[in-house]
This record gives sequence, C-alpha cells and structure tokens, in this order.
Amino acid sequence: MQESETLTEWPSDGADEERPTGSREKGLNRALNILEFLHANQRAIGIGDLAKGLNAPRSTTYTLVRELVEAGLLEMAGDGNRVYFGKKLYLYGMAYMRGNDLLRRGRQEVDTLSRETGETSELCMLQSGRYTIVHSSPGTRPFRISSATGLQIPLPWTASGRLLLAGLDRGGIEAMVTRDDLVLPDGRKLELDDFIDDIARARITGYCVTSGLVDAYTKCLAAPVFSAPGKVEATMCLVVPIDTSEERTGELLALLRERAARLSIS
Amino acid sequence: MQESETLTEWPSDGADEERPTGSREKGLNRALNILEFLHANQRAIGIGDLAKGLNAPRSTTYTLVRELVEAGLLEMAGDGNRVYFGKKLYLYGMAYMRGNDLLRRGRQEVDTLSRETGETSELCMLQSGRYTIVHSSPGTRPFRISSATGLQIPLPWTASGRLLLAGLDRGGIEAMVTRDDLVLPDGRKLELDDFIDDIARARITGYCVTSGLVDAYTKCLAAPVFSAPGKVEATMCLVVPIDTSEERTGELLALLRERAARLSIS
DNA sequence: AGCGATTGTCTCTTACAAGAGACGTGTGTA
DNA sequence: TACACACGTCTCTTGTAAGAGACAATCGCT
Repeated sequence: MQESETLTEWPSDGADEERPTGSREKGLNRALNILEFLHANQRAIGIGDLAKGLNAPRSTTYTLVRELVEAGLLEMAGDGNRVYFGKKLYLYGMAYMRGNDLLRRGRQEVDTLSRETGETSELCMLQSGRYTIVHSSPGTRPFRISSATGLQIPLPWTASGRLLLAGLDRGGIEAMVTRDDLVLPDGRKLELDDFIDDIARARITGYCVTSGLVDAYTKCLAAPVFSAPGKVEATMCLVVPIDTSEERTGELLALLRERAARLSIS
Repeated sequence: MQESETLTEWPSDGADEERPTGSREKGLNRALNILEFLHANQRAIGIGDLAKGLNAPRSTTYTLVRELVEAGLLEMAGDGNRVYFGKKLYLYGMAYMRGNDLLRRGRQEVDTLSRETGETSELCMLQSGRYTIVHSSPGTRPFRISSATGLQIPLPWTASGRLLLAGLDRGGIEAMVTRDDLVLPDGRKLELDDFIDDIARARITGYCVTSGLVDAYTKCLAAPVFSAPGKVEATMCLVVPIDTSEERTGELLALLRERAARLSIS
C-alpha cells in the first residue's frame, strides 16, 4: 500500500501469541472487532488493511464489511474503498444517550462547568475495565489539547481512574490493571502499592488530584459521581495547567465537587 | 408476561408471511435485528420478548445478547432482565459524528436556528431509503411535540422527503416509496403522481412547504443541503403552527434557506 | 511495457454455530 | 396446592457460514 501510516496494532491472539491453529472465528466477533478497530484508529480504513490489522481472512472481511455497510453500521468513506462508522451507529448512540439520565445530565454539567471556569472539563466512566472519556468540553485556553472522546486510557494514568476504582478491594483493583498500565507515557513506572494507596486516599477524601501524570504540563482534578452510596459510576474532572495556583486549584476543586455531587443523586 | 405493552412488530419474513422453512439465520444478522428492534421500540426489552419480537429462537437470543453485552453494545437495564443499547454504541456514534462535517455543522446550525426563531428545527437525511430525523432542537413554544430523533418516517409524509428525492428520476422515486407510504397518518391517500410533481416543484424552487400532512396542526418548511451540485445530502426544516402568518412563514423560510445554503458548501 | 502488490469476486470444504428442545426454578393466579 | 407460564442454562445435531485459495482487473513503480 502506498500509505504507510501506522495502524493501531491488534492483539493477534490474546495471551501467548499466534493462532492455536487455523481456528475459525464467529462472524459476529469479527464484526465487533472491526468496529473496535475503527474506533481505535479513529478514521476510515481500507478493507484490505482491516483484514490485515485484524488477522482476518480477506474474503471473510469483504463479506462482513458488505453486510455491515448494508445494515448502515458502516459507511464507505468518500474516496472509495475505505470504511468508517455509519449513520446507524450515530442513531443508536443518540438513543443510548436519551435513555441514560446520568450521561445526559453529565454532559450538560461538563459543558457548563467548562464554560464557567474556562478550563477543559470531562466526564469519565469505566468502559469494559478501562478509563474512558465519555464527554469533554474544551475550555477557552489558547492551547488545550484534550485526548479525544472515547479513547481508552490506562486507569493508573489518571486522577479519575483512582476514583473509579474506589469501590473495589485489592483483588478487584489488581484484576483491572495490567503490568503495562503502570508504565506512564514518559516511561516512569508506577508501583502497584502506591496506586492502591492513592485509591484508598481518594475514596476517603472524595476527590483526587494528580500532577504531570499523563503529560508534564497538566494537573488533573477529579470528583466522583455516585449511582448508589459507595458506587462510583463516573467522574467529572478538570484539566488545568500544572502551574495553576494553590488557591485557584482549591476553588476549582470545590466547584467541581459540588457539581459532581449534584449529578450523584440520580 | 404481566406487561402487555405493545412492541413494534417485526416483519416476520419480508414479503409473503412466515418461514420458508425452519431456516437458520446468521448470528450477525440476528444481532443487527436486535439493535434495529431496540431502536424501533426506544426502550429496554426483556430477552424473551426480544426473541418473540424477532421470531428468533430463545436459546440463540440468549447467547447473542450475552455476547453483545460483553462487547458493550448492549447493557442490561437497571431492573434486571431487560437490555438496551450500551455505552459502546454511544462512543461509536460520537466517533461517527466527529468524522462527519455535515452532521457536526448541521447540528449546530439547527440548534442556533431554533434558538433564534423559537421554532422547532430539524436536520434530516435519507437513511436506508427512509426519511430520518438526525437531529432536532425543540424550540420554545409551550406545546411542541416533535417526533423523536432517529425515527424513520415515510418520505411522502414530509416536506423534507420531497427535497431528499429531488435528485432522482421517476424510477428512482418509485423504488423509494411503498404503497403504504402514500397513506397519511390520518388515512388520506396520496397520489404517486402528485407526489412526484411535488418533488419536481421542490427541486426547481429550492424549498418545500407542507401543511397539515403528518398532523393537522403543523406546517413544515424545508430547505435542501447539497453535498455536490444537484445532490441533496440532507435537509434542514422548521416545524411551525399551521396558522403561522404568510409573512412570518416567508421570513422563516428565507432564514432557513440561507442557513441550509451555508451548510451546503462542504 | 513489464513487474509486484492490491483490489474485489467467486467457488468449494468442513469446522462449528444456530437452533430444537428438555430441564429446573421462580412467580402470578385460580 | 396445583396450574400455567415465564426465565435462564444445557446438550446434541446438522445446515451452513467461515475461510482457503484461485482469478481477473487495476494500480504504481521502474
């Protein structure tokens, strides 16, 4: 292929490398993998590349893509042979949102919070055991790059991650993080015990602040949203410059915690 | 079951009734049907009802639902044995929106338009051959019920429908509407030829106004959004009380057409 | 023009998923 | 208490979908 853009690689076969044999895979699973793959890459992908990226047979991939396109879950991208998400997924997604109070209200809360403070604000949830930014509102600072919505980030990298695990015991926490998750983007290694201590502290104080974790220039303030007493369903967070004054940080945190609490009743 | 709420019925086997035989169905198709069924009913549904509603074997349905829940496309609804759309679908849907300029800008345009005019405004597109409200913004009138986002409505019932078909020839149009589509909600029957004339007129004038079509109290103003010269990709429309004055209607229409045109460049 | 790589379609085989149905349990009602 | 009817899980069979691979058509490069 003329384009050698990198594709997010795919766990070729779960645990220990390579096919157990030329084993067959259920069509539905292949289809789900396609969606997941597109989501991970966040752009239209050629069918050939799709097959390659998923270690799926080409013929099967063509068939599946055709079916998914007919169903409207995928659409052929403008230029011709690439595919990306389709309108149906948007419609289903909106239906999900309409049916989900926490999400609907959380989005609003996040939007107003970022408008009021001028800072980037986000709503985060656990999604299949990973930290996910469900909604984010950019804030008004000149340079504020927030990671894209829907991206999955290792729990230990974030303040929200510490709150989201607050309900679990040690075993539960260990099950949620892999060895790799404890390695920060800059290469530093986090100790599992430190992480667990952080979580305990977060549970007690009812908030969490991390500095320079996911990148060196930002501080992350997070507050829990409860769906039931003790059960953290989501978090709201603010992403601010790391040199934000103690005082302003305190103010923002108070505001954030108030808004998160307001969401919690539900 | 103790609840006898009506479920949107399912075309048991396409054209002429009933199974060709105890034929097997591909898992992926069953899964797609589940999604479509949930979308049609807009609420969580029990697995048993799902199987019944789709004429699918119970055992298969259980398996599929389990897989879809694991994948995050479905979620068990709060009370226990019902399922509805899952978070993953929301994430995929947002990804679709981010990747789709027209949709993203169209939503904004619709929101501002309805804020400025106080009327209900909608963005509509063709979705697998049917008219679909992709986004709607409620307006400020006391009683304005707009049909839910994502619902599929027969093309001949709407002003937008006439514009969306403006690019097609007679054959193309006939292929898009069934006999049933020509019967209005109140029972009146539309003539196919009249409908085709409407479409031709809409193409020439560049807008379309219908009165009391889908219900007796509203007028619908629609303007086309072009993705390429002559190709109608979407429509913007305003839903106003049927007794809106000629003058105000004219003003609103002008504003609407201007905004739709602004979207069209793309 | 000649070569290698990629695309999209098709055919054929067989591993396996879809489905029928039985089972145990729970729940409402007669 | 007994009945009818849901739910959720399991087992076994067989129809068929997943996959291997061959094919012609295009594309990009030299």
